[in-house]
Amino acid sequence: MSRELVVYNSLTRQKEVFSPLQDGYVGMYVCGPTVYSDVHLGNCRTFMSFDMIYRYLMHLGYKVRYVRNITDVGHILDDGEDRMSKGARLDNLEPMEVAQKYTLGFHDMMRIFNTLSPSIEPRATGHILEQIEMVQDIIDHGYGYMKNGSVYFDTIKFAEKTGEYGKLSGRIIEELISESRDNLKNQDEKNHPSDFAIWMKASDEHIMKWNSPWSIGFPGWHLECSAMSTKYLGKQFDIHGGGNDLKFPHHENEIAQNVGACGCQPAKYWLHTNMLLMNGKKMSKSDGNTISPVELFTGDSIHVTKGYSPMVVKFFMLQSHYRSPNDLTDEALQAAEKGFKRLMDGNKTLSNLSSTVATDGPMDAKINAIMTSAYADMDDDFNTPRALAKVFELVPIINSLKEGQIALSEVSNQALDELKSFFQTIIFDIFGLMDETESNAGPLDGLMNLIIDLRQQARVNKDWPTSDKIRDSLNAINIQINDGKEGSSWGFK
RNA sequence: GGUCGGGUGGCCGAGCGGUUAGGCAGAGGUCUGCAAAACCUUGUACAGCGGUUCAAAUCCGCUUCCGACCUCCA
Repeated sequence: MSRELVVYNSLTRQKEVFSPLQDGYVGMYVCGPTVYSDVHLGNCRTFMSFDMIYRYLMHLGYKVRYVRNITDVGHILDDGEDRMSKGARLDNLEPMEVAQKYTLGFHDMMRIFNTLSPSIEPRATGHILEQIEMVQDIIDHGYGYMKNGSVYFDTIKFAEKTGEYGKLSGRIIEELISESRDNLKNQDEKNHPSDFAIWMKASDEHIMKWNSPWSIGFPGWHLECSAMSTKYLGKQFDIHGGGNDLKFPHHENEIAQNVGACGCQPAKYWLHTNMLLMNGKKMSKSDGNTISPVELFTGDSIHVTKGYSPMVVKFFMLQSHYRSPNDLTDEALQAAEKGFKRLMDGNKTLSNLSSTVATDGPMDAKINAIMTSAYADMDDDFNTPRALAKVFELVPIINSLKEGQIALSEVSNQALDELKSFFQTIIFDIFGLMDETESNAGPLDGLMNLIIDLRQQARVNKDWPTSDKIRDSLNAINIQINDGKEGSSWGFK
């Protein structure tokens, strides 16, 4: 923790020096998925961003408790039906069966993208009691009111008394208040349009419901995060994260609930990731502008000319900043694929390099400077695209060292070792990338060596038809023969 | 309509007052039996118009285009 980390705080709309509430420890809460359908690619970007942030905080030496919830109840549809039970009705399954299915699918996808598991992954349905207690706290503090068994949060009263409402999302309280005169009539039970349910009375046919002091019902859809973050991280913690589109109303209401129940701001730093776009537009199922992770991997989609591996997709996302929109296009993915391969090849080349001098190579300082600046980029609000650019500045140096444009005596073994561990740390430990081309061990490798051997004999005999036939036939099945100075090697295209 | 955030080279994408961003594509070269691959080198940009400044892609104003949120959304 010798370096200074700066993060952009959505709450204050500026970059701030990161300083945790408790020295050496970080509590981070990230809004997780609602498990009523397959994970959306956009979700994946958010979770990969926070995975990188989690990894980087740990790299800095913090002990991090990372809490990411699973929402398996609480989201209310326009027609008042709980989202989970709607999914259940469509699939003709038990609600928890639906939740289980998509939770497992979500976990699989997170594993495929090589993200670390959170420290705690609480479920909303496992915390009904905590949510009920919080509703009671809110009522006790005068910010909740009951209507026919449901409990609503009084945003106007809260705004007037605390001045806290609308801070995060930039809503204007006066506007909310003036709205009340015009819109009062068409409100069902709410006193004001901006009020929101913290406990909903369930209709008879509603499947997911629990007993409470107010009615048999279910918790409001912002409540779980307030209750669970408080339970596992305390009334106040360091980082609260989520997608940009959750700022309002979800996060705004979450703050209202926490302040309303505990009297204090829950999180010190609010971090929001920006949206993943496709072909310049937000991904949306309704207008067909969407692609699932699996379709992206297999290439089974009109939006893509071929499949891209999970690590290529991840690399692609790391090339843009988490707070910027990221535009997914086939062309950009192709570029990422090649760039990623170049990076992996560079790393492999590096691992085989060794110098002729132990210390004080003439180029050591230059290499060290680049490595240092890459970390400085990470310290500046987790700027992965810039840090990645720095890594790419090192690649030509590595290649030149191998190819001889730069003499091996230029860089000392000491610097080389540092460089090797730098690559390991930043690419794999922090970015969370993996080399997918590794380990061709087993019979395939032996087979390929035999074939390369046979071809080499043909080449020695200047039997070009044979050697070209071997090369072209392999090429047709996506195996690339690379003829180099020191013999041939092979790899998948 | 309201509130934010943007428009950077052929594409993606950093930078946000003076430095080469970086990746891909393009061009030139090295290697090679030929090729592919790989590697090295490299050109091209800051939506428009004003203004501030010694200096602006970077600050201010206007114009124009785009996106997000305002309803479930990562």
